[in-house]
Amino acid sequence: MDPVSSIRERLAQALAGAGSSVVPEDIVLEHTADLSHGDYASNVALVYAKQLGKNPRELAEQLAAAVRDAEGVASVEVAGPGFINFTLSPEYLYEMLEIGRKHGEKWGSGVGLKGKKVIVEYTDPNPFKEFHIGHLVTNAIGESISRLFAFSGATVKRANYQGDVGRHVARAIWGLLQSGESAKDVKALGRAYAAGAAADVDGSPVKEEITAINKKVYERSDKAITKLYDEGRKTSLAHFEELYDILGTKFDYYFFESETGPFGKQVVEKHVADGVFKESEGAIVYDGEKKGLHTRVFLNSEGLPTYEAKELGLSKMKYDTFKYDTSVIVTGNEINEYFKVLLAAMSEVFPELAAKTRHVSHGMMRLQEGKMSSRTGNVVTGESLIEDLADVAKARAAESRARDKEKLAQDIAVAAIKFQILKGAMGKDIVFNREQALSIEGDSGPYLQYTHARCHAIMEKAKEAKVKGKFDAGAPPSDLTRLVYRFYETVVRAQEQLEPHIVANYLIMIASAFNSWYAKEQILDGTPAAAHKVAVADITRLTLKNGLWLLGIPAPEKV
RNA sequence: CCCCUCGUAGUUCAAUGGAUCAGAACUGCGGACUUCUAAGCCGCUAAUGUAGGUUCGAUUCCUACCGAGGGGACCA
Repeated sequence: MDPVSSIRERLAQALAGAGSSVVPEDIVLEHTADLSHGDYASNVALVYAKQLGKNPRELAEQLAAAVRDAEGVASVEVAGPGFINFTLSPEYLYEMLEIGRKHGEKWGSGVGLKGKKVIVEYTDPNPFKEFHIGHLVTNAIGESISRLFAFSGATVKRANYQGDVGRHVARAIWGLLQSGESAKDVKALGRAYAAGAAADVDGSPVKEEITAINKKVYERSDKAITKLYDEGRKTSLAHFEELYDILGTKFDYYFFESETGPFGKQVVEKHVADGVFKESEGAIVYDGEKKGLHTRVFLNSEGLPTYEAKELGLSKMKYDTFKYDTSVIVTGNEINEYFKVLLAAMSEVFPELAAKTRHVSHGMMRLQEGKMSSRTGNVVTGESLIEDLADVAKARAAESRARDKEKLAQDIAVAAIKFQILKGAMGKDIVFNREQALSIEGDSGPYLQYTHARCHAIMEKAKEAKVKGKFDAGAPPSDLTRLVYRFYETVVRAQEQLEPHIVANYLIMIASAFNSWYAKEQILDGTPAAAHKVAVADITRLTLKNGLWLLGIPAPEKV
């Protein structure tokens, strides 16, 4: 039995003896904030003291006495107002870490979600428009959440949902017709969209031209427009693939609005008769007021499906493709209110699917100069940001030990961007500070990569010196080893809360502890103690490697 | 006017209701090392929007106010 279960069980028994009944799972046992307080701490004495009419410290002492023989625990102490602190035995700690070293890339993974099928939808860029840094945010988060699920044993499918029809497409085509540029050129597409969007304003004759183009796109009635559409779509999608490759994402399924639209419309129409949706002012709406939300249009007065109808259809299309147990959808938080209405409608139309759906929304990435907009051209594209960062990294990469310096510069760029996105809790806006993003020092992705490479270098040197790593139970556990031990439990928490930043911050703690240790400790010192230190470096290396993988950040062996 | 988020050092972020230190990083100043990667290490200064409430204990939960962002039927 593991220490956590063992401690909980004994505490529950002891509490029962004292006159309070609790199930072991409800006992709070957490990692200590301060390692001087031990490895785990429980507040049960504080919680139940009043109910039992006892002094908290007194109760704590009484409970502590009953759990001293818990599995893997070396000492139990009462501290502060009545906390019970547990310190793991070196034998247990090192045994776990030794197992971890053997598990290699599996270190930190679990089987808690074995057999579960999860589909994660994210990124969702629109063909004919720029892939901007907002898409980078969704991509980084979605990819990390996918990996957290996979690491917990689930079967994960990645889905991308792209808007290949709609007014934005017509705008871009209008722009192409004006400029005469090729639809096979990604940059020309971006310019064409910006031109079309700028011209598409009330009162302008262009507005009607674009509406007409939009109609022709749907109907495929105009040969020239259809050709531009097909070429442009293909160009955009191919371009996105290049970016996914750099970002380390491989999608299993692609869904398009051209498919979800018609299907979503069917679904909505089918549920007008049973009263889920109703006609109002020429449109088909869902009355969200009855659930404390607001009413939203699902089919507009021209009979065209809105985002809500499409997303409704999409939920079923996904399920028909992959019988998921959980469907995670990652989007920006500006659609939070719509999504609540959508989920309310879904709970009536597809109740079993609504129950499996989890919406994860992230804050907007904003520039310090103001809101980004692809309409005005005030947009930072994903690729330009990666390129800028890679340029900065190149100078460093030039003097590195890596063989492929171009690749290294790119890996560093991806790490810098992704870490900036993933280090904060979800939901809050991410202020995009160019200078800070370009910085590769401090709490950053490159810092983690650097530390990982350092660990790797030690392992290579150890191999040359023929020193094999082995933990020595006689060596008092350092802060570093005690933190590394928490990896698995940290991953579980991040997965349950769908919060990659828990892993990101944990890794910074690990890297920081390692670097402090590294600075004052000679690892390959030629003494018998070297074996233990090599083992510590090795498990640190694996923790950083697997942790970076969870964040979707490349972990080169040499930087 | 209503609904939803969110207000933590100068800046960007932490803190599953906890522990007389609310942690980092960046910036600034100052150090150490003829040692395995100095993108590193060590030190100093600095913060919970305001007012109440619940609790043994509040950055965290509740109420009001102030401030920022998003939404409030045919774009997402």
